[in-house]
Amino acid sequence: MEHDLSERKKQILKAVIDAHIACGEPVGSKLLAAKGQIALSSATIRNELAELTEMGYLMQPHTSAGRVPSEQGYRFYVDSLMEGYDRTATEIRELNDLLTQRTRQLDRIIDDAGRLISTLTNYPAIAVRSHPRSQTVRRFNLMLMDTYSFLLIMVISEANVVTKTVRSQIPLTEEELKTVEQVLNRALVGREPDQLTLSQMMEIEAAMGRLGSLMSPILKCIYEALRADNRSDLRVEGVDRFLEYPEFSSVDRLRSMLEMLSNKQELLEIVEGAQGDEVNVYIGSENAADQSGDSTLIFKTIMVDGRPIGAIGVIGPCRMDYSKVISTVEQLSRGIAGMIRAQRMLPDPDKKDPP
Amino acid sequence: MEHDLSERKKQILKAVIDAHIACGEPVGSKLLAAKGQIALSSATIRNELAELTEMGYLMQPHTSAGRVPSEQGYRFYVDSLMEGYDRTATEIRELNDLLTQRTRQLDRIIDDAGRLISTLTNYPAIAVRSHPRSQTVRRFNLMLMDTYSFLLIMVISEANVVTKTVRSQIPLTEEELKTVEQVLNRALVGREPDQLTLSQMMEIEAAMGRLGSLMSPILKCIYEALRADNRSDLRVEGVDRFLEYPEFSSVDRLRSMLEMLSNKQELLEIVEGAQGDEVNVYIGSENAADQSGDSTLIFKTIMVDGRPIGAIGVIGPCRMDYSKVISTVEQLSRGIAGMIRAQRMLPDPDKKDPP
DNA sequence: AATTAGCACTTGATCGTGCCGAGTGCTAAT
DNA sequence: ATTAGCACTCGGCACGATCAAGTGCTAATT
Repeated sequence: MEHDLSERKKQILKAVIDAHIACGEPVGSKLLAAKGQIALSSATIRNELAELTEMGYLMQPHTSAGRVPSEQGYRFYVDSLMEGYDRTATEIRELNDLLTQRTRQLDRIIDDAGRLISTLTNYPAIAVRSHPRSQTVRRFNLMLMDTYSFLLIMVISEANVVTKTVRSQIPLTEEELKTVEQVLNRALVGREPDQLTLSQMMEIEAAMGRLGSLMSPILKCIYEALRADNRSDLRVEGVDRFLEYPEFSSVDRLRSMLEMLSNKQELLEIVEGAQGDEVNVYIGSENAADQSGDSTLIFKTIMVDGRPIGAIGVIGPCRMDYSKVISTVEQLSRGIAGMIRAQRMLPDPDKKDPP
Repeated sequence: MEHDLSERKKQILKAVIDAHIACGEPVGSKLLAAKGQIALSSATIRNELAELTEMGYLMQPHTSAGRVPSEQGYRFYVDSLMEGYDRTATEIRELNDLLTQRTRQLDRIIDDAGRLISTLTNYPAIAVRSHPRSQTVRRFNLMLMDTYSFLLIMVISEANVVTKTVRSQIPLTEEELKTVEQVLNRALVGREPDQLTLSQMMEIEAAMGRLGSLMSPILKCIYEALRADNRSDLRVEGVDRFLEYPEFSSVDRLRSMLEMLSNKQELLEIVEGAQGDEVNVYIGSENAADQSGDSTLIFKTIMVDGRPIGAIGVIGPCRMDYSKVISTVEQLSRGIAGMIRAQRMLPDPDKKDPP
């Protein structure tokens, strides 16, 4: 675990992992010697490989096979060995395309980001829209639709406005509705649903006068709006990409992957349980959602003004193009955060989008 | 193709298909004779099977295997042979649970319906939200957020209200905003975006007075709101269920299934191209989305007031529990239609939900 | 002392072989 | 018209031989 690897060992380890990431097969000493990366004979490399195996960085599927990185090996690679990734021009353009479309709903942005990241990395992607910690309605607005129904508009946040149609048993007028609107704004703005007591509800009902009977359906709507938006949502994009990787070409592996992805609850818990500022990389058994321990989960929480609003990431084999994926996830999540900040119309000049 | 099947042949064909649907393996004469369904010896059954095979209703995977229904066989089964399905009490409860939750957004309803139908049938499900033919804003409402921004609320239909935040370069007052609101409601309600000419836009800008500069961002929002909602959306739920069926246990089959499901465009075209009043059953090669011709697509459009608003269905192997799936799709789509009708608060007493 | 060449050994993958059983088609008997 | 019986076909599976890749070890080399 400690950094007790000689420079040469690191070089060889990196070469093994790079090669394995590229081709997916166990890599042997001969191949490494031939590639020219390392100026040593295969025999010497063999000795080093044996030691790296001893130390737990590599594994042999069987006695006469090449070496494959172990979890520990991947971990070390990700932490210390990996180089940055150079994005191609096309990729940059696609990223920008997404990020310049400003006037879109949060759901759609995150959804599209999932799709995009799946395309860019060629792995199945997950996109999560988190529930905010505690939510309240910032402002109510009522709009008469016809004599017996009105639209209840609830501004929860800049990017999140919920509307519901409410039907009344008794005829409505504009003026009465205005009164109700004022009552709601005075009594319920900034209130969490579980802070509301029965006596308060009675007061509200009284204040609403002739339209007191509307209180109950309205409160129900509010409760549902806050609740509905409270439910986190996880989407999976591009499962079919699993099939491109030989490690999942066995039906059993595939099954365990698909089962993991359909177990959205657990994935959500993992994603929401992670702290936000870093790209999270769970290799093999570190990825608790996957029983088989043969997959890697990479994701990053999207932070806006210090609060998590969602997350995007990918799932793939342990043999993953880590540098590319990590930098893509990093960049895209930052881009989305910036985009959402920009979409909030309140100007906040002291905050700048990260590059 | 004609109904030139003797009663006995029909009976045997039905027995073969039922058995095959139940167990998934080719069924032989012996099995049928043993099952007691048919009071004939295996030899006689063999002769009938041979004729049914001749006629194209059955197939033999190889010389010494039992028979498997052909597409034509399934088609005949679905059209003439199949019995109705008796829903269990639990299933009825689940259906009702979904259908009694009234105050939810269209998107979520259809989404959940997809999930539910996938659970009930145990096949992967598709859920489509269709775009309406032509859309217009029914009503505009502006809400001041702060001095430099306001909320633009567009009522497109009862179940579809879009909100966007618009930022202004110049300070805003409540009164000016009311004026703009009136201008919008007078000039743009019921207008399709491509009916709007430049000269009309100029008039609007003039009518908006000091806030004329807001016209362009507002129009952009309107355009996007109508457009965004115009995009049909197809979701797939429960892909992992493919793995439960032996016909998809080969990776290649699985690949073609997943590829089909990720080709949302084509699926959408099929679903939106179908007429609405019936459950559509595309067996094998009839399902154009699937190159392999080894899957069946069953779906039904959800009609509300004569217009399609979406669709739900399932995808599975040709060997499918047709009667169960068809009745589930049927029932659920009707239920959803009824639910949405109920959600539209405008009372329409002359229409009743189908049972 | 470190590196390299050479060689015997291990082991999964591949391919051909033969056996088994399920199911058929046909013929002859009922 | 139905059924019993029988020879035949063909996929699936287990077994075994062969192959190639890659190793670990020892002895030679720098």
